[in-house]
Order: sequence, then structure tokens, then C-alpha cells
Amino acid sequence: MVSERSLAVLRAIVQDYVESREPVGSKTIVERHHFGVSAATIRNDMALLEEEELIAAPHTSSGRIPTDKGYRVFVDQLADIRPLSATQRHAIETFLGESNDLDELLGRTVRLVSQLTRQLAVVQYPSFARARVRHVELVSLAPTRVLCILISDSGQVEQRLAELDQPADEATLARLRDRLNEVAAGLTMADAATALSAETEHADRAHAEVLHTLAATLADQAKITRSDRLVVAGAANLVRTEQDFAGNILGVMEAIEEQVVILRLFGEMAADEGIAVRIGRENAAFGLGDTSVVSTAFAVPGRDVSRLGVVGPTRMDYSQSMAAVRAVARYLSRTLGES
Amino acid sequence: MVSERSLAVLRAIVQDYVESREPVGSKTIVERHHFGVSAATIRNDMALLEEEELIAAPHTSSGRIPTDKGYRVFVDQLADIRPLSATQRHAIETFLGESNDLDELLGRTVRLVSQLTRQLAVVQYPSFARARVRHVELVSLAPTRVLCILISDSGQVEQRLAELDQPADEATLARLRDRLNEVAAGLTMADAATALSAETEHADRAHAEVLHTLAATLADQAKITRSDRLVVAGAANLVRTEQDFAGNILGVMEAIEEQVVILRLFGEMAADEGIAVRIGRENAAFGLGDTSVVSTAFAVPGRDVSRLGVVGPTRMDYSQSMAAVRAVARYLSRTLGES
DNA sequence: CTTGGCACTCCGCCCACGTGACTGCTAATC
DNA sequence: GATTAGCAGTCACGTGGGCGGAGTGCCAAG
Repeated sequence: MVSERSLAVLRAIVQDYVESREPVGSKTIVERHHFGVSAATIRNDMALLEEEELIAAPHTSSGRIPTDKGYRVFVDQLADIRPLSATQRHAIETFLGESNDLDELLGRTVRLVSQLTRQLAVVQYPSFARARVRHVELVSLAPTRVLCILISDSGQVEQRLAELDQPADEATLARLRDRLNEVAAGLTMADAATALSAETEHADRAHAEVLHTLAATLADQAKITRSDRLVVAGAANLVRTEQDFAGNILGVMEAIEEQVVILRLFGEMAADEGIAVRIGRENAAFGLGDTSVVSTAFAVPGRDVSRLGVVGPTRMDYSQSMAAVRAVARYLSRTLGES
Repeated sequence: MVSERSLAVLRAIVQDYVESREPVGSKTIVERHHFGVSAATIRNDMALLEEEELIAAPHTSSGRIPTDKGYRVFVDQLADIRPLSATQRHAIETFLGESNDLDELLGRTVRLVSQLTRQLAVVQYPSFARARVRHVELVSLAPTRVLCILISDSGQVEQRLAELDQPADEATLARLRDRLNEVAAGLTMADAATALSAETEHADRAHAEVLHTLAATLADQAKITRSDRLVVAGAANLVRTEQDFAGNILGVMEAIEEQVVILRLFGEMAADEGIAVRIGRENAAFGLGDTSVVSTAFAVPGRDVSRLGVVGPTRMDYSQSMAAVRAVARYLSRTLGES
């Protein structure tokens, strides 16, 4: 059993280590925090914490650093997520408020989060699968080239180029457009896709082929949810904290650029409520054994949930990261919910 | 005056140094290249090259490394841009050919270039200013919210949310849409913007305000060319070559994330024909004194030119970079030209 | 349970030294 | 005049020993 004070010592160790980057010793602790006890007492507590594997000494007679397990306890029990400062909250409102479309909003979001946390920030595109079709537009670029534009009820726009086997004139396209809108409007993307496929069969011969191509394109389009896309910012922060990674920062950067890794990780974190934190070894399966991920979901009504988070060394300021991620996610949910 | 062979020696030094990362000595040269002369002769040539400041010795009695000036001569006179291998050319065709829209094409492009060159790749969005308006679409999201969609003749789609002061119903929007299309279709973005502003004045009172908002939005939209946007990939390559930067790789990464720096750099390179190469100190004004940039323009008919390039340490494989950048830019020009 | 004191451990730093990889120079050769 | 061989000189780099400092663990006393 670890005493109350021992945990306070753990908190002190985590905080000091995160700040100073150096193993923290008993003397440092009594100097910087006002426990009413002497260094020797702290040493006894530290021995306890070491027994519980919450802290470890890099070598004999050196200060202690938190283990992954120690960080875990810190995050679960000890971290106070202090709300952002008024200035920071204001920055969120103004900086994100200027966005004109989803792309820009998400772009600004990652940049903001990476600045607030001084970590690499990642945001996942909201999924499209549950959004409803508001409008379908066809624009002829050339006789056999039609640009299909899909507008969802939340204002997201997706485009796709369709190559037709035979030319289609403007009038034909206009009729097709009306037909498509009639069939698809109001349905979710998934439903619209099947409805369109069915429609293809009843079409008159003359336009069957054209309709087929278009339906297939749109169906395809609906399926390719954008939720498998990430926006990333703040890679420089990863480089800044390079010494915290055991030299294999390259692997981390490659994983980030792969995107798939982070997406799978987010997938696993989807089950977690609130702000989820994955620490060090817990990510070993993803080749991210030295990194921690702090993320949370943000919800867009009528869509699947997507995630927003930061990626950094295990030695990161969890309190700050959690606070920033939470605040921005709340803002996003609110803003996207309105539109 | 430097002799023919001296230049060959310079070429050998650049090639070996790029490959081995280590200062190259006279002995290494005679071993790896078959000049018909002894090491002593090479040393004489090296003394010449050093006098011309084309190479330098990090310290007395060490091999030599090329100076920025040496790289310059190499790039201008000695580098043979050997065409890509058949496999690589094939990769360009297939990998980029799968793209469905401009966003995806550019995304794939940077990823491909960064893989081909093993450097950080950058591509600039084609400018919008000279594209022509093909179609304007208005979609009502809420009584006072209208999504304006702008489709250019090259298939680029831009969206923008407009907040109206007073509600507008579907019928009103339909009339407005027709009006806008009448006025703007076929004009360049810039012309369309002014035409729309003018139109606002003649509008009947009832819809003046709505029209005004929309016109302003579209005009605004047309002005915000996307050419101030960059797509980046391969940051991991920068980290991989970290030791080539004098430790300030952080500055480079920040410059890349700023985007503005690269955009200004591209602006300056716009004057250069063909494949432009900026080496080391030549970029000092941009805080990129240790980096080289290889870039070339790709043209989209009816649009301003934009650029594509790679950013890496001065010690990079210029031949390979130039070849890859050229090949991909040609492919892009060709493909975008068709649509 | 807490505290002061003390011996012990081990990292990091500095320095000295030997080794190896070059160069630059000179004198001889083609 | 260009090229070559040989030789002395220079400097980076790796190695090993010695030293100081920070911090622990333990013990005995309060």
C-alpha cells in the first residue's frame, strides 16, 4: 500500500521530471515542494514507490524517473486538469472562429492544438457515412467527363470525377441530376449508395450506362469515408523533444506519416470515454513504445465520432495536453453541431 | 583556371561525399574512380580546387568536402540528370493515375516525390486567379446560411459559407443562382469578382442585401487564391538526414510548417527557367542556410504557374532530385492540361 | 515514523596518449 | 611541364585512468 504522501511524492517527481528532463532526487524535492519533512523521509517514500514500480533509477545513486506505470497512476489519480487560461480560451474562439469551411477549420485546429500543447497534434476527419445527402450536382467538364459533387447536410462537400463511356449533353445531365437528387436526398450516404445502385436497374436503356457510371461513382464516393484521413501539425515539436525518444524518433515520424498507424490507434481508443491517454509501452504494438497519445472524441451530429489528439514523448505535460485537447474538442463539437 | 581533370575530381568528390557522408581524400578517389593518375596528382588538383573555393577541408589533414560554390558548379556544369528508371516512370503513371481529384493528386504527388528523392517534398496549389468560372451553386443549410460552391473550368471546387442578414428561401436562392451564373460564367475569377460587385448595385432592393453578401463572399473567395497553400510530405527524411544540418534542423522544420517561407522562396525562384536549384547560403535570407531546394514549375493551362520541389541538406543527391522533380512535374503538367 | 549522518556507488568530465588518415612539400622521373 | 614516390607534419578520434559530485541506502538516535 502506498501512503498518501508517497503519491504526493510521485506527483512531485512527475512534475519536476517533466519540467527539468533530469532524474529528480530527494533533495530537489524538499527544496522545490514544501513537504514538511526531510530528505531522508522522502527517500523512504521513494523506496516504496520504487518497490511498486512507479518510479525507477536509471542507475544506482541517481535520481528517479517515473515509469510508464507511474505516469499511468499520475494521469488516472493525480493530474489536475487545470482549465485553460482566459487568453487561451479566447484564442480558441477567435482563431477557430475565422474558419470558412471544414478543411480550414480542421487545419486551424491542429495548428492551434500543437501550439497550445507544444506537441504534435493530430485530427481525424469526421466520418461521412452517417451524414445525409443534401444535394447532388453534376457539372460537365468535357463530353465524357462529369464532375460529381456531393453535398452533405452538414455542409461537407465531396467531389469526384466520372469518365463516361459515351458522351452526355447538358440536357441529359440536367435530367440525371434531378433524378439523382430525387432518389438520394435525405438519405444517409450508405443508404443513398444502395438506392442508387437499385435505380440503375430501372433506368431506360438510353441512359442506363451513364446512370450506372454515375451511381457507381457516387456509391463509391459515399463509401470512401474521409475518416481515414488525418491532418497533422507541429512535427517540429517532435524534433524539439527528440532526446526524450530513445533515438528512434524516425520511427515515430514515419508512423505519423503512414497515418494508418494513428488511425488504428484511434480506433482502439474509440471505446474509451472522455479524454483517453495511452502511455509508452501501451502503444508498443504500434511501434510507438516511447510515445504517449492523449486524445478525445469530438462529435458531429449525424456522423460517426472522430478524434483529436496529441502525440509526444511519455515525458510530456499530461495536464496541459489533456486540458487543451478537451477544450478544443468541446469547441469543435459545439461549432460543428450548430451548422 | 581549373583544368578538365580538376573538374572531374570535383565531380568525384561531390558524388563520393554525398554517398559516404565523410570527407573524401585523395586515396579514396584513386581507388573508387579510375583516373589514370596517382594520389599525389589528385592532391595537386585538390589544391587547385581549394584555391578556387570549390572544396574545403574541415580541418588540416582531413579529406575535403564541397563548398556551396562547389555544389553550384557541380549542379550547373557537371551533374548529369539521368532519366528515371522504367520502374520509377511506371510508378509515376500508376500511382498518380489513380487520383480522383486535385487534392488527392497533389497529396499523392508529394508522397511520391519524397519517396523517389528520399527528401522532404513540397508542392504548391495551382493558383486560382486565372481559372474561369464554370458554375456557381448555392445550397441552403439554414434560413440564413448558404453554402456557396464555386466550380472552375479545370474541375477545382471551392466552397465557402455565407451568413445572411435576413433569411432567404429556396426560390430566392434559385433565382440568385441563375443570376450569378449568368453574370460570372466564363469569366476569370478576378473578372467575376468585379462583375459581381458591379451587379450588386443594380440589384432590386429586396434582394440587394442577399446578393451583396453572396457577391462579396464569392469575390473574396476568388481572391483567396489557393496558391498560398502548400502540401508537404516526407518530413521523416529531414530527420533522417539530421546530422547534415548543423543541429538546427528545428529551424528548418519550423520554416516548412510556416509555409510562408517556402512560398516566398518559390516566389523568388519563379523567374528561373527549368529546374531551379538553390544551394545553402543562397537561402540564408530565409533562415535556410544549410538547406538546398530543387524545384521546378508545373503549368496548368489558364492558371498561374505553381511549383513542385524538394527540400534537403546541401549534401543531397542533386542528380536524382532534379530527375525526379522534372519527371513528376512533366507528368503533372500533362495530366492537368488534359482535364 | 522521522531524522541526521556516513559510507558507497556510479555517471560524467577532463586529460593524456597512441593511432590512423590525411595533406603538403620536395626531389626525382617521364 | 606534368606526374610520381616518399616523407614529415598535423589533427581528429578513440581509449583508459583519475577525479568530483550527486544521490542513494542504511543505521542508529530522537
